[in-house]
Amino acid sequence: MSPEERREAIVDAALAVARRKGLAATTVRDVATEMGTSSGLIHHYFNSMDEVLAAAFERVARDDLEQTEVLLQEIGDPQELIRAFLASYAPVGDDWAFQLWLDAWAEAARRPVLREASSRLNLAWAALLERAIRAGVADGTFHCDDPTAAAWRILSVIDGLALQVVAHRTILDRADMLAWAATAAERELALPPGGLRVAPPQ
Amino acid sequence: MSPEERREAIVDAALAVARRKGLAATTVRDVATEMGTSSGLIHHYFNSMDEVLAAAFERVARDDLEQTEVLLQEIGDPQELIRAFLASYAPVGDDWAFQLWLDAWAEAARRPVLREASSRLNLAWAALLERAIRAGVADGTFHCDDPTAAAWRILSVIDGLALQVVAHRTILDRADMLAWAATAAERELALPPGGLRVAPPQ
DNA sequence: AGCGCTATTGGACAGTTGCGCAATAGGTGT
DNA sequence: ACACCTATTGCGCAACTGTCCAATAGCGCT
Repeated sequence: MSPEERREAIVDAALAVARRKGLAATTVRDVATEMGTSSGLIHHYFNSMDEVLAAAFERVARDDLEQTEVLLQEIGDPQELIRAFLASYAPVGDDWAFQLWLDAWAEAARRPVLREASSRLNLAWAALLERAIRAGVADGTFHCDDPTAAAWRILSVIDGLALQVVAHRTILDRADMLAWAATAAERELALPPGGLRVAPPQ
Repeated sequence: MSPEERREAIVDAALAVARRKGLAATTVRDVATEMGTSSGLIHHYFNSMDEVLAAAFERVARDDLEQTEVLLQEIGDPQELIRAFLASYAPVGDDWAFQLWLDAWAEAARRPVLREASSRLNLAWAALLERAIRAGVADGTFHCDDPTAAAWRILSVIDGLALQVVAHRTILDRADMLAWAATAAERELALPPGGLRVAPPQ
């Protein structure tokens, strides 16, 4: 197994454990057992457990981001682009990726490497949304004084609503979350009500 | 010391430690040392450390809520009321209470007792805000089609922005967070821009 | 075949954790 | 003064943590 493959395998195993027990409760020995190897091997490829967890989180978050970037590149119409962004960012089906974000945000205070990764990726998501907004403002579809602020507000309202759905399960409806996030985005971009309605998941 | 006082004292001590080290890193021995007693005493009043931590979280969240409820009762003007709500909810000064919420949200998925508490308190915060909105709509200060949705959106945008400030430290400015949350609320309630501007913390 | 290098092992280490338990102190009611 | 009861002690237990390291296995090159 090549060094690169081994690192990937470790990250895979760490994610499998984190999915079950949570990022904060994932230990070196858990990961080793999951891989079927010894625990010492992990420290041969990573300097600290903090790095393993950061790499695991980063993999999920970055994959999602890149996937969304590709998706958005194929869309020309700014309005359709924001709609796709909403549908893609909001947790649908499996909440697991969003639970990882929750874990990362909470652990960021205690794990510097994880904080750096989470911070960087969150910033990248905001930047992606901001670019989409600027494109729409440039061609006159949207009206918005401060695209940076608008991007952070839209992102935040989705994060806040999704958080309620994932953490508290029954407190909010999934369909409500999507509809409400769309409404917030419509206001930010001066679109008519319903202009960003996202089809509810079947 | 009566049993009830002792339980309170334990929760107090747990919070003092959690403020320094975080809720997740608070141990039985820490709490005992903080109180100046033995560690065995804690298990005489609580069945498990989990219960201590859940009680500690609940105390902070509930106290904050009740304090805000009292504060808002003394305010008649709806606009001033929302302004006070924003200033009171958003983390100002130390981030400690909000970090507690982050920990609770992340752990909610895996700890039913904590999820119940966090869920109940979050719902109460939303209901408090919704009542304030309805009061403003009734006297014509605000215009808003769906006060429930508006309350959740305002709450969510504050949560989402505060999360960035607390978890990532430098990614967003505190003043930006407050100003942006105020802007979002102004839009939701059809107030003129600047109508909810909150004085930045000195 | 033999050399060298790295992947991998498995356990040691020093620390920590939550929890339980026998012993004791201290106060209350009789 | 005595008995009773609970609050409180302080230590021990077993399990777990991240990290490190000497020993070994095994593959690839000469």
